Amino acid sequence: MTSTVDELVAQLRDGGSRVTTARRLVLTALVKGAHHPTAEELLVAVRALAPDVHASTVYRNLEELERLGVVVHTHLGHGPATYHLTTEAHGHLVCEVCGATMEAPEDLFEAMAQGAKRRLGFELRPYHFAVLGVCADCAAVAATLEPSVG
Amino acid sequence: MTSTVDELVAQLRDGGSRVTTARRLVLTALVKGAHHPTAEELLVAVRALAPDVHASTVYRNLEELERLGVVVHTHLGHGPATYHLTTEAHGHLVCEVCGATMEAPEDLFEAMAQGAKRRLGFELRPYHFAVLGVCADCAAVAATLEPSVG
DNA sequence: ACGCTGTTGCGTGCTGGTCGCGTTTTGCTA
DNA sequence: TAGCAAAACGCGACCAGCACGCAACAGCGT
Repeated sequence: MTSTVDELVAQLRDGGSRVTTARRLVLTALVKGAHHPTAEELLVAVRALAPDVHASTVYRNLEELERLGVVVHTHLGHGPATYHLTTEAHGHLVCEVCGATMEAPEDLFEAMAQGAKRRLGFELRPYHFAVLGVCADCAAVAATLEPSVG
Repeated sequence: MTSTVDELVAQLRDGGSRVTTARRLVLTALVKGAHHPTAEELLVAVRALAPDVHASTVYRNLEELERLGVVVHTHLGHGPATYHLTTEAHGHLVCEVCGATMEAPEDLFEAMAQGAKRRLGFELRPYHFAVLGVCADCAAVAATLEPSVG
């Protein structure tokens, strides 16, 4: 399941795209880096090895990789988008209070997805935007501060 | 349930905020205008009656109204945020293909909310970001075009 | 090695939104 | 109804995140 850079590079070639240094470095950063990198963070990682890579190159590569189905981007909040490999696609729960991000168990969306499909004919793809809420820790703190408020 | 402008104005006063022409017009636009206005659309509506109102005034008013709990903003996709009165808060389903926006039935999130609460202690507030997917019409079209693809 | 064409670096531009400043307006008080 | 402090406003500058046009460069099939 964990893709290697070489496998992803092969996907690029299959899709008719060329394999460049910048592109390979973006993939490397996605495979080996942190879990929810922004374009900016990817740029930093790429520049660590190839200092002259331009920001727009990273944006264009991410766009191309997304078009090929190799990566997806997700919005976890109001900041910049975050990117992951498609093999790692998953839903996200983000705490509105402390900003903590957690991956949603796959089956969490299932009942909702089935309900939407049956009642509205709507096929859920709940990965693109995070679902906000309040995490356990922050809920506990809030309960302590204002125990009477529902 | 449908708030009048006067009731909302009263909420402003109760919150310690002053009531200005621009502010009243923003509220009027929210009450009487379309269902998911952007800040830009609200600005246009406000300017129809008060041409000199500045964009930043609308932004600041929306921020203040949100702080007072009178309005909330929601992200339906990649474009600008949309605003509604808190009394009209609801989840949204947005079609990735055609962009159609529908309000989610209230109970659609219930099973998921309960699951998140029980298993993760996470209190869902699924209103801030829309949940994407493919609407019935677009799913039907997609099925026609590529019937063999799962 | 050659050449076609995809890709890059760079600058510039755009959208959506924020901020600081000096002026106006609101709403309290008398 | 006038006076006053603070809130809100109009305005312009600015910022983040990202897209785009163009000339130079580089991947890769031959």
